[in-house]
Amino acid sequence: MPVATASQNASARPRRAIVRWYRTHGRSLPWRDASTTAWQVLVSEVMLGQTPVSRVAPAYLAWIERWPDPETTAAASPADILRMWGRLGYPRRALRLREAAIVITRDHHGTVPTTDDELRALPGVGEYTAAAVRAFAYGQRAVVLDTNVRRVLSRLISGTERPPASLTNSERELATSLLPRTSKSAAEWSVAVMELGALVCTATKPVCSACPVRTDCAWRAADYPASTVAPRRQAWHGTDRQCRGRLMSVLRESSGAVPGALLREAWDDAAQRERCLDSLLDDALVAIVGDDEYALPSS
DNA sequence: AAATCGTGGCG
DNA sequence: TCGCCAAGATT
Repeated sequence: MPVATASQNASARPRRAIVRWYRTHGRSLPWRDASTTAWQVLVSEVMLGQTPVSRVAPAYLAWIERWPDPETTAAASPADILRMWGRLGYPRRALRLREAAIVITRDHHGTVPTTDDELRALPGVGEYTAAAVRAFAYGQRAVVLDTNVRRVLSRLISGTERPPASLTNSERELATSLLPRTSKSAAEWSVAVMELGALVCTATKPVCSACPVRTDCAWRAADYPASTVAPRRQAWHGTDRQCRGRLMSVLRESSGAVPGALLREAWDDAAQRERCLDSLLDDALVAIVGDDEYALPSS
C-alpha cells in the first residue's frame, strides 16, 4: 500500500469532484475540438489573454479559416493581421502571434514546439500560454495557472476571495502539489479547474450553490471574508490607451494610406495624439507611407 | 515589480 | 452612468 501524504489525501476528493463536474458542465468551445491543432490552440490562447471567450469565439473561427497554420500566418502582412484582429484589443498581441508564426515556420519546420523553454522563447508566449499549449495541445503534465485557476485555489485552499496581485511562488508550489501524476489526468484537471473558475467560481457573484466542491471550500468555511487587497483599477477615459485605440481604429477602417488630417480629427489633444502616434510607430503598429500619410504596416 | 497595453458588456 | 472585469505578456 503506497503511502500518501496528508495533503494528497485532502485534495484527492475535491479534485475528482471538479473533474466530474467538468465532464458534464464544461462548454464545448471551438478550440476544444479534437481536430484543433497545436497552432490553433496557441492562436486561441493568445486571443483569450484579456479578451472574453464570447468575443474570441467568432474571431477565432474566422481567423483559423483564413490562416489555419503557422506558414499561412507567417506569410500574411501585418496590415492584414491587424485588420483581421479587428477590435479584439491589444493589437500588439496580433503582431507577436505573427512573429511567433514566422519563428515556428523558420526554426521549427512549421511545428509548434513542445518544450517550455522553446515555447517561452516565442514572441508573446509567457508562463501561462506555454503551459496551456503543453497541456491542451500536447496533453502534457503542465502547471496551468491562469487567473481562473488562481482564484479557485485561493478560495478553495487558502480561504481568500482573491489571489495575490501578482503570481507568487507559493501559488506555483500549491498548484504543482495538486497536479495529478499522469499527464492525461493532469491535462483534464487543468481544463476542469479553469472552467470552474470561468463558470462557477467567478470573480464577482460566484455561484457557490452550483459548486461541486463547496463543502471543501476554505473561503466558504470562513464565511466568505472579503479580500483586503484592492484590485488595480484600470483607468480609461482620456488615457493613451484610448487615444492609441482611436488612432488604430481609423487606420484599420481605411483601406490604404490615411492623411494625417484624419488622425488629427480623431483626437483633440495634439500633444497626446503625437505621443501616441510615436508609440504606435515604435510598436510597428503604424507605418509612415508618405508626407503626412500613415497606414498599417505592409511588411 | 509595478505600469502599460484595447475593447465591449454588464449591473 | 460608470466602474468593474475578461484564458496575459512585456519591460
